[in-house]
Amino acid sequence: MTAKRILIVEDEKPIRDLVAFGLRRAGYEVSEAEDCRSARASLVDQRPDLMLVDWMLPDMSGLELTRSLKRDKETEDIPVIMLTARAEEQDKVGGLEGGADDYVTKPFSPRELLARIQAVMRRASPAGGEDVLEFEGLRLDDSSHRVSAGDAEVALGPTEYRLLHFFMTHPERVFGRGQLLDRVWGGSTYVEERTVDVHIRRLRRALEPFALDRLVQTVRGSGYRFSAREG
Amino acid sequence: MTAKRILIVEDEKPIRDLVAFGLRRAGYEVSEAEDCRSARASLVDQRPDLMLVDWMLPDMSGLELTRSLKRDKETEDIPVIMLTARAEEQDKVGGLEGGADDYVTKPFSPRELLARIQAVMRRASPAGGEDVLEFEGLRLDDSSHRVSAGDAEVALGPTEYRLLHFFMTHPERVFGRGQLLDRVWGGSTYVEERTVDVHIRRLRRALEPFALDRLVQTVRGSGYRFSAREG
DNA sequence: CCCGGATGTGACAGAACGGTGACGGACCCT
DNA sequence: AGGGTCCGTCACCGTTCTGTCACATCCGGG
Repeated sequence: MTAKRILIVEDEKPIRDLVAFGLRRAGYEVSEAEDCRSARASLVDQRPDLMLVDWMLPDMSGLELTRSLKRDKETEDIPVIMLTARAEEQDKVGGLEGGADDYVTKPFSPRELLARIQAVMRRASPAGGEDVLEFEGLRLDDSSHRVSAGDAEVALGPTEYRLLHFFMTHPERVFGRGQLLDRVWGGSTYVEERTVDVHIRRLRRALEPFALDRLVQTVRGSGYRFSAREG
Repeated sequence: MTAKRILIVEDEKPIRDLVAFGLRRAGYEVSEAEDCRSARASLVDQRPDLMLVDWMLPDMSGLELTRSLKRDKETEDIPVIMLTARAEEQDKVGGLEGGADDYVTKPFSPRELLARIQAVMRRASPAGGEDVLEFEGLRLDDSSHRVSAGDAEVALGPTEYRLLHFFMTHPERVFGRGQLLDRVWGGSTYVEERTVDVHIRRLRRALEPFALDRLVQTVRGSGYRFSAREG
């Protein structure tokens, strides 16, 4: 596997340099941006595997940047770690709610940062590299974000897509609603667990025309399972 | 779902009280310990779903407690959140490396603490690879939550599943009804002991079609045993 | 062989659980 | 602003599960 790419978005040069230095030494490929505009530019040609985003930026708050990234299909699954100087929980929780995968409070040590980065990356890439997943005639092409059954297109909302993607990369295994929230919605969301049911329902409905809703199975008292075998 | 149990290990009473109060108000069932020794005692009878462990404790550092918990099979998957005084990040990373699932820096707000707790609980038990139990042609795959005999699926209710799982991990041993209630139903439930009989019956009935009900044996006057040998 | 306590078993009512449609709000595109 | 999409929550409902009871049955001791 090639070196992981990390994009740092931070306006204060000393900090940026320090972090970049530490990360390069740890074997990452690092690019830098000092505001949101140039960050977006960098995103186009070098799709980073992870982003470090400062809270305070000259043109736009890092929180907003993160939010907009998480809204875009193209960038939504780039993990983001927020860097914040403010210690108030208000900001912390806000950062998490904004879609950041984690946050680190300044001042931080390189060691802590590295630990966070590794943790977030691990969480973000559960299975290896296949771009096209296939299962019982159901095809999911991750590069084009398309799902098809036979030769018909399956229309899915963003959440249903992520849910199906997660299931297809983790078949034959039961996941509790909480685990699904953690791994499909993202570790830092808090929504009702029953919300999962609703999205399961939506996914099933989308698969119904192809009689593939049977793949999404309920395990009463435990959660859901994606499997070809009936059960 | 029954209320989640949280064990607080913290020597400073004011803080402990405050946290306990907040958590109870949030609907958790809270027990408290002021040092590692009594924490261990509490672990025995009330298996908590999550622990909050202070960094500095009178008898032993919270880090060590966490480490030792994570080394023990019996307790390794109880999530731990460390509480640390506004200290060096060195400690933070140490806390994570020691096996803690997260940490919160004092002073912290109830909101932050709750957010962390929920996140950690959701993440709990992402356990790794295969864990398949096999016994006399009876297979129980815990990760997919399936039970099969030969190539046929065995249909079990949640409680029967847990019961069988417990038996298969503790074969050749007699358990009294009380012990089974403790370990299968969970320490803090109150039900009649005869309830066990009924579920034993249900489990046996499910295994009957495969002539495997013989594995669930009655030991008159003592309880039940899961064993291949007759008698 | 009979008795008494222990266990097996079917039935049942209430609780728990999951399925589902609807709704209002946030956001996006025009 | 208007229409559309998606999302999270809720309320309601049928189904499944659970704990308990009552009665049948079994077993060992006297």
